[in-house]
Amino acid sequence: MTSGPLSFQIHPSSGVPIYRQIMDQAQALIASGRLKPGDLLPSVRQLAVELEVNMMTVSKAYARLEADGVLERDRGTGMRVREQTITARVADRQRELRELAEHVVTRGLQLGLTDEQILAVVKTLLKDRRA
Amino acid sequence: MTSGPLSFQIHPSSGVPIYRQIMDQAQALIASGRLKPGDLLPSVRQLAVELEVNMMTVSKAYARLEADGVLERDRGTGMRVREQTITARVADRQRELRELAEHVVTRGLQLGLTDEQILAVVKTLLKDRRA
DNA sequence: CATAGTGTATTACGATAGTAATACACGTTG
DNA sequence: CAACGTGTATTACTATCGTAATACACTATG
Repeated sequence: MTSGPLSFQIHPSSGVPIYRQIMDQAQALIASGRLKPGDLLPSVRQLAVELEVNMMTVSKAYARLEADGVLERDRGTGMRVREQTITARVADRQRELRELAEHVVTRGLQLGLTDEQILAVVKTLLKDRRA
Repeated sequence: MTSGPLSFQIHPSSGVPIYRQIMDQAQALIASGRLKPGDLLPSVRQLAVELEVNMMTVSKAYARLEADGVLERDRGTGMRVREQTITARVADRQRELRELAEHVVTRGLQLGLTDEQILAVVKTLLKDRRA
């Protein structure tokens, strides 16, 4: 089997915008290794038909992933997974994570959880990801 | 001094909705102890004038905080900080935190950070909050 | 060099979100 | 019990967002 048809699947009215669902799933495919640097993603038309969605919705997802540095456009060919070129220093990348983490901390404290209980949630998620 | 006028301050066009800025700042005042359980918040009219914003915008913030269990409405008097009555078990509260934490983990891994580097971000934020 | 395959710019439209103006219901207070 | 203080329901207006239909620019390929 040559990797199968890269199953994407969306939930039309989950409240989450379709283009964002596509973004998330593409990133998940990359994170899980089913899509490697250099690999081609399904064309906007192909995926649009498969998901019964407009081309532009897929295009929007791809364009954003390109802006995020996840994909690169190969003119006349399609969108490829980009080689991971992480240049920023660790501290800079951590800073980028801070705002997101603030929400977790705020909510966790509001729930009356201890520092350890909050950290445990994050640790568990990390373990699950590595597994 | 009887605690001062509870300085609220909003940034009108920061992209963040005004009612959400009010929510965040109220929660911050509570978290920092400048507002304690039983304390009265500024009336919607008073705060609306101070921030040069409509009453309903303030009311919306208060109403949401009430729905979140942070405030309680004291009819004819105003909105009070609620006594923290956490009933749910720790595990249940942790589960509620999971979805939020997922975003942090996803983004952190995407940034190529190690588990320890991700945890460090959260730990730092927790320390800052306790200080 | 024609064809068919890429992704995208433009435009439009419906739904939703944020804010506001106004009128209302209720409780405190003297 | 009257006046004033709470917060809120209703309504409306505006901006933005998400999606789509269409036409376009570009490139691989045979």
